[in-house]
Amino acid sequence: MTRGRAPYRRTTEALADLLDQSEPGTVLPSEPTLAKQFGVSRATLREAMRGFEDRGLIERRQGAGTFVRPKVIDAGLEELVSIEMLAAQIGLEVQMGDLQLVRRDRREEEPGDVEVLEISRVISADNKPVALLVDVISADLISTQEMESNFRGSVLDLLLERGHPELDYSKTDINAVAAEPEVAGRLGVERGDVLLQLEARLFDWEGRLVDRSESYFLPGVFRFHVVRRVGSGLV
Amino acid sequence: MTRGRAPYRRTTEALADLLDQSEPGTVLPSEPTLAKQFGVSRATLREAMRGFEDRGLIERRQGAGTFVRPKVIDAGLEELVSIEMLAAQIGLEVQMGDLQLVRRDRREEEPGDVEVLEISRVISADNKPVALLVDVISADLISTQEMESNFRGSVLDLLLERGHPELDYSKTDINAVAAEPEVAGRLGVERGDVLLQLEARLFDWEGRLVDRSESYFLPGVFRFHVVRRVGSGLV
DNA sequence: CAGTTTGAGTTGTCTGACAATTGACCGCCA
DNA sequence: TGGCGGTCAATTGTCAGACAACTCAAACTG
Repeated sequence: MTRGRAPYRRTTEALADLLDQSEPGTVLPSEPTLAKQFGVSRATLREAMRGFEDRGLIERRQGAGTFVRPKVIDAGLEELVSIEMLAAQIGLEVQMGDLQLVRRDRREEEPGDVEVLEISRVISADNKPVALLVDVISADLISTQEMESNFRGSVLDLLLERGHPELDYSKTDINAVAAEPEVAGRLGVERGDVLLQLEARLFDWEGRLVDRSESYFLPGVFRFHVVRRVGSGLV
Repeated sequence: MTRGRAPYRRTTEALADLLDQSEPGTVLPSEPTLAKQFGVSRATLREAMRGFEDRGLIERRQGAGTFVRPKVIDAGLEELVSIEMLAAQIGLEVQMGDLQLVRRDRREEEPGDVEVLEISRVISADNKPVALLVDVISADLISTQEMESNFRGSVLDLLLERGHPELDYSKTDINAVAAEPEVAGRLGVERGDVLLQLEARLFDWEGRLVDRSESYFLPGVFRFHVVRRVGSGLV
């Protein structure tokens, strides 16, 4: 176990690994044992375990032990990852095309102060369009040359890589829409065809709106899902 | 503060209340103070706070204090609540109509052993249909008379109220679909119109499939969203 | 006045302890 | 023999207290 400074972080990672290798239904080593094994105190270990319990990954029974619960959480919508990453996870190869960059004045409900960059492109798999992505981001945040040298299809990945601004979460609205003419044209479908639309607002750690994006997906290629837990009732 | 036995639970609830009343950006009382106020040890308090920190509701800075982060989590998809509850939360009054009960043999991918109950109904707001809900549940789990006396539109609420089986989570797929003839007919829309479809499988604490439901929503009435957090990276 | 030091206050982690609960083991008795 | 109840070690739940690491502002110094 790495002995660097960050006991809680280390512990969650070690626990995640351990659970990854454990069959559902099996019993974990006792807390004192695990704490010693991870090189942290029982208090720190328990903080980490509580998190896993809240997510339904383990079940703890006083007097009996800690049990590994059946696996469920494969990559759902709850973690913020780019479409490209998501595709990679399921072994799908995608290409970016039809990239359009527009620098224009900021509108209502959009990030930034004065000027924004509107980045739109079509994602294809097997040379057939599967998604249209449109990002609007403050022009201060991204230079044209950075776009040219580093952009490989995902604004999210680009921002995450360079680490600034510090991204926190995205609030994503889910809709079903009929394809409007322009969208239909770029995706190669009929006007009025059914599309799944995700409308996301991405915030940084200070709560500032960083990016506003609209994504249109052809039904069937990507499957999005959410794991919904019965009322922890918090907030 | 209630002094019953369940310190951790009590603490999360007290914290949720406290955060509810706190303005974003303000500093919470120190941990020793809060622990005393809630009547629990600092260790227990910290277990609870860690959960709120992981959800991005508070930010803790060593040496400085604990700060209330900007509010975001209004009713998203991550908590499993019935459509009726969701409607009530946003102050929308809905009615159930066009109830159809069918008892038939179980099919592949459906819950139960032999026979299932298929419960379908239309949810309306202002006398206009807004959603079609179809649940399939093992016939063992729900008697016809229980349906007649207790069913008020939500299978989920009915199961939650009686407390058995112990529900845990639901895995919900999200799709955009074109209305098929039967669905279109019951919702009073044209065949081929755009609908948002949620396809949910509800599991109990033992990991058994309890209910399988399909929901069709007219766009615009309900807004579904998800809060997606940047990689905690766990599991 | 600028820069430095000090110190009180806060979160991060650890140690050791005890209470509550579980489940297997063992002896007793019908 | 077979059931029954008590015993007891193991495990999780919670607690109290301590110290380390860090922050920030006030006091101090040149």
